Amino acid sequence: MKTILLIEDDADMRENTAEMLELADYRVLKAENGKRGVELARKETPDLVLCDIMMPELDGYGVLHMLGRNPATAEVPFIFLSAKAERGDVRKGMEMGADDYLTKPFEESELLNAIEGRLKRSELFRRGFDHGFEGLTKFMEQARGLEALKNIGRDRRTRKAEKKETLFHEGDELRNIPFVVSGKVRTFKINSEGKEFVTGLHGTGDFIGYMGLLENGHATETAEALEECEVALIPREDLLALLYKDRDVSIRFIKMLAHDVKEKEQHLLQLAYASVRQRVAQALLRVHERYAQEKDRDLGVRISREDLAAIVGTATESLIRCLTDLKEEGAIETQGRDIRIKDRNRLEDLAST
Amino acid sequence: MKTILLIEDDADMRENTAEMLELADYRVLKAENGKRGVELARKETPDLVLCDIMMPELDGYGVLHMLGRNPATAEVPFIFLSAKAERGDVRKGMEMGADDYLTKPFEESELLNAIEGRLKRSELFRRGFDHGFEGLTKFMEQARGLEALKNIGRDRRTRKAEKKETLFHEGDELRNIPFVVSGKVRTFKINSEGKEFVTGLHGTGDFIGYMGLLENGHATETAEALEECEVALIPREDLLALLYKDRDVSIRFIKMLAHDVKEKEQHLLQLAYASVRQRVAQALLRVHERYAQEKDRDLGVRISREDLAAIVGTATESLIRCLTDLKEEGAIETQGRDIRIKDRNRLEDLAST
DNA sequence: CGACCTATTGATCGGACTCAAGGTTGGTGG
DNA sequence: CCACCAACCTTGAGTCCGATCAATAGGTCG
Repeated sequence: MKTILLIEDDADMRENTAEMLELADYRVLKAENGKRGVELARKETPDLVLCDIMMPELDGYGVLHMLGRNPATAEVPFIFLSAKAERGDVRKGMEMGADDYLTKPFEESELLNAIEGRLKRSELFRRGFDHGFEGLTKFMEQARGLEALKNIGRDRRTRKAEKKETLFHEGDELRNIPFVVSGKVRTFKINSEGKEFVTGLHGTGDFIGYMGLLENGHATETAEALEECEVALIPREDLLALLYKDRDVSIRFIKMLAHDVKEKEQHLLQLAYASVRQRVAQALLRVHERYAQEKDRDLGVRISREDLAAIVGTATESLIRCLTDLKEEGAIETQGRDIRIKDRNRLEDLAST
Repeated sequence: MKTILLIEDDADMRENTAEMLELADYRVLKAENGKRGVELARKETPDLVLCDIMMPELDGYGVLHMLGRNPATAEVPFIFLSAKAERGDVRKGMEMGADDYLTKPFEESELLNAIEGRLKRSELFRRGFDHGFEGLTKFMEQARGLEALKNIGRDRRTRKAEKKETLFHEGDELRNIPFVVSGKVRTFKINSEGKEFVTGLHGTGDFIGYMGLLENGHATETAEALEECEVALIPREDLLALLYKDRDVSIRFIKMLAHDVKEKEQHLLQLAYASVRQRVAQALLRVHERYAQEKDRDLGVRISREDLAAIVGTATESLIRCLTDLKEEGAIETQGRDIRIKDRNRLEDLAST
């Protein structure tokens, strides 16, 4: 059961509203002024806060400010209740970070709609945060319920891409963002001598190249299908509109990007000082993490030696020598192009050294 | 002069409002329905759109949707005008990405306040985007006018840090985010063999370590003063609240992070395949970019060879040998610990090869 | 089944790391 | 103010990792 904190100084109003909420099967915490409200919020961490603006002791803005300063309560949805006369103040409240407002007197349906909408959104938001970086669309899928996302899912044009086909080149203007429906895609950069370095591996449910989209609309890397793929092309305006207009999506994005930066930094450290052997171990783990079949996880991954070398950032021959060593040590097994991890611990040891 | 697009089907209302705006010295484009409004918006790209909800041909939501799909108009502030009876609809509008709403009838002051607030914000937003990544606070400074930021500027506790003093270690919980008031700071990671790799150089006006803050509240790197510094400690709640609650700040952040990811990818490519010589050239340029005195730009930068080596990601001795070569070739000059660039072009050539 | 691509192994070479030793610089305390 | 110490810079020699070139074996696809 969801808990709602109701902060309202007028006793009638408070009891009335509380009753409506309880009938709708919410647990209601009642506070008669802002100070008490903040105390309750800190102690109980409600799922949502309804708060009057004009109050003795500590007014609605004060409450919002206090809750915003504490990480535990900062993300709790906050809805203002305001009398008609305070219309100008509501705007101030929204600017301070309230999520919504209701003008008194309000209908029961109006109240419940606002609450439900916010709770749904907030839950989505929180759940999304637990997942890792790469599956933006796992989030997107969950979000399907959101009005804002409906349009993106609809009228998708999908197309096939053959193995080795290039989806876009570095420097291309990205009018559409590819979204991988099935298959595997790698993104890479090419240095002035023509050597490739793989910057990302993507699978079902990933968007590709949005980084460049955010930078200046041009791709910062080249994307190529590793096998036959099905991709949907999402008009960039749709993605941008979603990102710009929806706060929850923005914040989710920030976390994802921050995570990505952190990973890249880790990678830099590795590349700077680790031997090819260590980097190979690391790369094997990463590739398996990303592409291993879920059902039969150690069944192996099929990847060309050249591609793997580009992930590690070394010459193909060096990579192969290293694989041979690992094979002899019993850490991995190969069958033609497939590579299977036999001793994960061993690889992890190597990678972290 | 700012241009405002007013979309309103009621002729009286339209003329009245337009008059108010013209008196306040705005240029006003008038449209009598949504379809005409979208056309005008595309042709003229106004600075702000005022739009009624209920209209023939294409209603307010439609207009918002159409404008949102076009990059040129997506970022134009959008304010709904709604009759009282449409109160429920307003919420829908805000969810679709409108920036504000006004309930008819409105006061002149109410209208002008809403418009001015939005314009100011939007300009700030756009200006901020042109700058590079590192000076988050250049943005912050410009933003000083924003209500939301007032509190961050105020009651700063600042403290001195001595040369070589550690501001925080990798893994520390970051309760306060250091903000560099004066001096230079480097951030670095340490690998398992104790070698350091510099991930960032920071100077006046930079926040440090916010990446970790976004990830899980723990620092992902170590920060150390390169010289005597003055730092302000910003409570992380303040920064997070700002980030979470203010859409413009969120989006700005996204762009910054995307830029950072791009740079790190570039760096990875370099590190993977470029020789020490090339990387040294690159690092010299970067360090000068970041720390050279503005007044006398080629006066040189003072940095220990060890630190520079950690930036390049090589051994101190290798770095020194490389510096010696560059000196002999006339690309740089050294005086004790200072390094001065003599031939920038030459270095750039080297770096890009 | 044959042409072509990819994987593997060998031999060689060079760049960069390590260890070692001597020269400079800068700061501190008498 | 000067001497001395410690930290830092610089150079040399030796070694090793990994890149390159070359040649062969193994798979794959038309």
